[in-house]
Amino acid sequence: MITKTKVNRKQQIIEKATHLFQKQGYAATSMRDLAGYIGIEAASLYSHIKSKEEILQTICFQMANDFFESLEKIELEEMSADEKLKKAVVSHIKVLTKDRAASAVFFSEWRHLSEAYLKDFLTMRNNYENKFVQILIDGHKEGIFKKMDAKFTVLALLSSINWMPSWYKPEGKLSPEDIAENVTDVFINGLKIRS
Amino acid sequence: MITKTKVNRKQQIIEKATHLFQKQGYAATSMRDLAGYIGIEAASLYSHIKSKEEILQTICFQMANDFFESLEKIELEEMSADEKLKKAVVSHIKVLTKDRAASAVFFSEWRHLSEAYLKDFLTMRNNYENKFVQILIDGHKEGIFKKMDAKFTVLALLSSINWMPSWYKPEGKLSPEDIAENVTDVFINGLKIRS
DNA sequence: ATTACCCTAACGAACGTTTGTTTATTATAT
DNA sequence: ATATAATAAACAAACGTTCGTTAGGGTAAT
Repeated sequence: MITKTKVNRKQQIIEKATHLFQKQGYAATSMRDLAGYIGIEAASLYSHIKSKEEILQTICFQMANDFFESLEKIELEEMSADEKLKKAVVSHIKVLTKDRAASAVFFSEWRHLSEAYLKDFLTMRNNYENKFVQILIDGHKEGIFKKMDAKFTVLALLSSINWMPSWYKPEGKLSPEDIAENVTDVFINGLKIRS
Repeated sequence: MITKTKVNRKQQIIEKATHLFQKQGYAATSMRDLAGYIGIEAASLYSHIKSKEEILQTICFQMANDFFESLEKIELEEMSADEKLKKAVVSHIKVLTKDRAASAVFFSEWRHLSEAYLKDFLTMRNNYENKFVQILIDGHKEGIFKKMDAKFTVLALLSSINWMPSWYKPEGKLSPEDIAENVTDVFINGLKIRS
């Protein structure tokens, strides 16, 4: 009965900002837009956040952490490369679809981070991609996957998935699991020797 | 000796703007940024263009036309669906790599078009995607391609290609043709029954 | 039970700067 | 001499952010 409606203003600001950043882009969203969308004055935002960029930082690095954590769990398990790739894709898509707005912002607004944060962000992204690269290389060594440019293939794979948030409609017929099934089927059966 | 350095100021403005829009985004690029990058004053831009948005419109609809024209040539030819898909992808990638900066702007800045232009843009994009969808459906009828959600597969395919401009380096080892070969190999051999 | 104090969250007003664009004027090239 | 292209100066509007203040509620001392 003490605190009920006030879950957390800061969190509400970030959630509302996420939706506006997705719809209009970070640079094209003003603090007055955001404040009006919440129902307060622009100045009031600064009782809860330090700056506009802090909001973007929170969104981007929260997503980055989610992606990393979900992948690291899979890395430890013992299984064949094609199974591992499939699990990695499923986990990636699960993170992606849990908050589609945040994912969209994560993938297309990160470049507006200031330099110090940008550097960290790109390092993390590269590390993440390389975990996928390693799965493909292992799969090739195991004789499961064709010879290929692993980095190139990973970028193609992740690209085809990452832009789902911009067109995926949850009320549509495909569940996250269906999507993962579809994508990995196309990619894995295209990568496997013979089949 | 008549007109030499002045190839066309308007075209130069659009080219320079393309590079800035790619690097910083449309909303985060000011007319003073653009003017300084060219070496003139911001006011001087308006001797050649009507508005900032006109630049974006020119970039977006020029690219859209290029994509359409290249695909329409292929549509008329008679060949099997997998051949046709491959040719369509190659042609798509050729347009894409001809001007990587313009492509990047085309794919991520179109949402800043004003409503009237936005509507046209989305209609064109949807028509373009549907041409690919039709190829997949035909391929299924011919018994070449698996049963699948054709629209979903097209979006995945185009996504994996369309974001190449953001990471593709022309000085790298892969030519546009190599890329088309790689992408279509992964997709087609994953879509084909048996193989 | 009242007073005094502090804290949080919100406010209106204003800060200095930057935005896209217009105007009136000057320089350049044909 | 005429048309074209560049300019400096200025415009209103919007930008992110800071300011001083206020209202309300809790806490502690009287």
